[in-house]
Amino acid sequence: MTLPDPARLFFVCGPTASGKSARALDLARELDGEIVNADAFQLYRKVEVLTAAPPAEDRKQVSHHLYGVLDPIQPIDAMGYLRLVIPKITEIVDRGKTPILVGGSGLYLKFLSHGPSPLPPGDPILRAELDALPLSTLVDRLREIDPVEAARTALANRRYVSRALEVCLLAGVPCSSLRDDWEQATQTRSASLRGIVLSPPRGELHQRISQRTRAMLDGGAIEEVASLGETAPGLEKAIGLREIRRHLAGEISRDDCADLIDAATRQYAKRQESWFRREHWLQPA
RNA sequence: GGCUCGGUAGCUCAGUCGGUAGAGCAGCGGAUUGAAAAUCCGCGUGUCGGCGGUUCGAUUCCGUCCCGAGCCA
Repeated sequence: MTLPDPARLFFVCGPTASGKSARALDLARELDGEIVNADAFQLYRKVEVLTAAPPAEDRKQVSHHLYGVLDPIQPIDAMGYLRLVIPKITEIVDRGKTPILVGGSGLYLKFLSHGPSPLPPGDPILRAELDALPLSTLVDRLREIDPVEAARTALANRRYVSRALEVCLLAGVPCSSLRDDWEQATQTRSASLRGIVLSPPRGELHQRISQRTRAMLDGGAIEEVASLGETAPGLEKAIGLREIRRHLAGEISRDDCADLIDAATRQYAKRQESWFRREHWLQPA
């Protein structure tokens, strides 16, 4: 898979509710661009309100791509996203337009901006096996197989330990060596990347999050969740889904539901800020 | 009006047989390369409701006042 020329792209990043969509519309006009989704959850249909996907008015003004293209049951990961987005970008560039990547899913954006790692894909069966073992066992095995990786992995984080071990087992070589190769390969890409990161003051962001939560609940998110059938495990993690289900089950009031969604969203926004702070190629906006 | 139980971190509460206090949640900071809206790590000074009293020392005991809940009138 060939990554697109970074100089032809423009990234609009930032935490949730920071105003990326509106900013992207302006940029699309300035740069003669088309908007491409870089948000893991807005890829799904039937949860447009819940995931705050751009409204129809926005989509009429500028071409929008990769919004609502997956059924709720379809699984997706960062590599799957890359497989969707690269052809779309190529198509837009061939048309002589600028793809404007808009989203807040740091890992997905990273795959696009810097390329996927050469690591083997996740294996559900192996994962299930590893999940059944205690963390201490996973840590011991990783230390044994790949001490270099073990030394730089957050060993309290089951996900990371498990993934590192998975890579070693599937690839048959130490995870650390594959990661080092990838680091080397991506050194040169940052220089030609273009993009901005929005970062409204915390108080303002929290206010926007709170307003958006109420608008979502008033605007059909509850009905969306009520009529949503089975979903992929990934989508199950969507902020608001669990809270609205609890409200529908009569466990919590609507106000409590809104407050819980607000808190979860604020925490997510904070993690996004941490992520983008490390992407030094992004210009503050 | 009388009695009882409460008032401790932004919230819910624990606790100190008298030596000025700590959990969960919230909040803040960080990590992050095929689960990522995920996952994980770090951060706890607050007139212990007010004012008096006893005491070397009171958030803790006593008195009184204020506030809340309940019961009795």
